[in-house]
Amino acid sequence: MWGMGQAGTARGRPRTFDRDAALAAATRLFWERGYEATSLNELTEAMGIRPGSLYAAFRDKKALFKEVVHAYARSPVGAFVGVALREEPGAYHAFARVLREAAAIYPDPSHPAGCLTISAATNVTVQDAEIAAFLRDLRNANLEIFHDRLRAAQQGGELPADANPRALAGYFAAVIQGMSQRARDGADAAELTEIAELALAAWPRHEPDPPG
Amino acid sequence: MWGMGQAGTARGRPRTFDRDAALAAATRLFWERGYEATSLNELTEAMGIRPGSLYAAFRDKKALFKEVVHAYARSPVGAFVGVALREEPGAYHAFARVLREAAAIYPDPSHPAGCLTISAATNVTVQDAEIAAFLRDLRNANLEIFHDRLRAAQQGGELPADANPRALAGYFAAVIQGMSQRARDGADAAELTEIAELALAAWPRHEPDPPG
DNA sequence: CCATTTATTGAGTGATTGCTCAACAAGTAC
DNA sequence: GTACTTGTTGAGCAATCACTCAATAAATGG
Repeated sequence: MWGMGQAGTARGRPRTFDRDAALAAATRLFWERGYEATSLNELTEAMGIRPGSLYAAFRDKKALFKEVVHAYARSPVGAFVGVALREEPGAYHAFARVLREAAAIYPDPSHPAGCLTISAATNVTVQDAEIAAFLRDLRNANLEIFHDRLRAAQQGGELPADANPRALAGYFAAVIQGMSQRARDGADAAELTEIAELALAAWPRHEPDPPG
Repeated sequence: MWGMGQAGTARGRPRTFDRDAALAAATRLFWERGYEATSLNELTEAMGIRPGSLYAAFRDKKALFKEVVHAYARSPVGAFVGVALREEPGAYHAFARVLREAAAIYPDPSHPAGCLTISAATNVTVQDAEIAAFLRDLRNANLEIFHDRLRAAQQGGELPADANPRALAGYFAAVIQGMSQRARDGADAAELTEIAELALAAWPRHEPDPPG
């Protein structure tokens, strides 16, 4: 039974480097510069290995990048959106938490600015269009998660009947993507928090009966 | 007196291609794929010229790109923000027009999706960091224009005294950048218009006196 | 005509790209 | 020990990158 981690028999020469540490180094590079702007030379140097080892352990530059994205999506920094939507019972408080945490995480100097998924493959050659499509699908999947949550909120009475869950999902997705970009352009946590609070002002309230 | 266009004496062999048309072709490519992902091979093919002609007419890939950006900033598609802020007397209506026009322009199929300035140099090699900085400065300059307009609006009484012009400027900048990204991810004019309308709901109103 | 100036052409520059491979190293299975 | 399996190494692959240049072409000035 192979592929089960440390269990079973480990045959052949053991790996001489820490696979997770190497993946983390690659993550940092891809996050900072994006997919294509990161060369194999930079990758191997940052990971402390030679090209042969990289290809033996990760198969491809593309496969390495996809593994980086999947690991990122499971890390606290990359998974905060899903966690907040899952943990917060109220829809408004869920999205408020998402925006406020984004404002704190995106400019955090302990890692590259912004969101890896949003900014790592915006400019890409035709031959690497697959990578761009991969991230675009991921972003649009996140949009659907927003939409589902907001539709449920409307059915639960948390959103007025005349609110538009799909439009609201697109709005929050756009704001979050914009916050990521602003963080990459140098915006700090204070500025992003103010943006988050303003964005929350768009949350649809039940209108009082018009006078007259 | 040289550099005056068709006036004066035109010595030497005349150019055999339309410089503006070539610039437009380059613009479309850079707009679609970004700075680094666009190769000189693609550029010369799209512009219908050989490398020598490109370097004689535009000096550099970098210089060509900067000229593309400057031409874009003067075109109706790239200048709509400045025009709206200049023409609309009311601050709210000015920003409303900016957002609504962005919703119409960004997904327009007659040109690549989104804003060239926002998306043409997000992923860039270290050696081309100058290009990334060039566009970042441009974006941050736009932020300052927003800020100035909103500060003036507050002094003119269009914004309540407790509103924060700087935060509001960052908010609108983030929304617009997010709308550009959403357009690149496939959002149509209808979806972007709904995003624009929701974004406008964050405009600070003078609060009524709290009851009690 | 000739001199001058500018543009175009096609071949080709060195550097870098992602990637491969034969040789060797280091482990387990028996 | 031998056989087998897997990892590392260093050299080097073809392709592409942005870019250059001598030769030639096409205009004006005299």
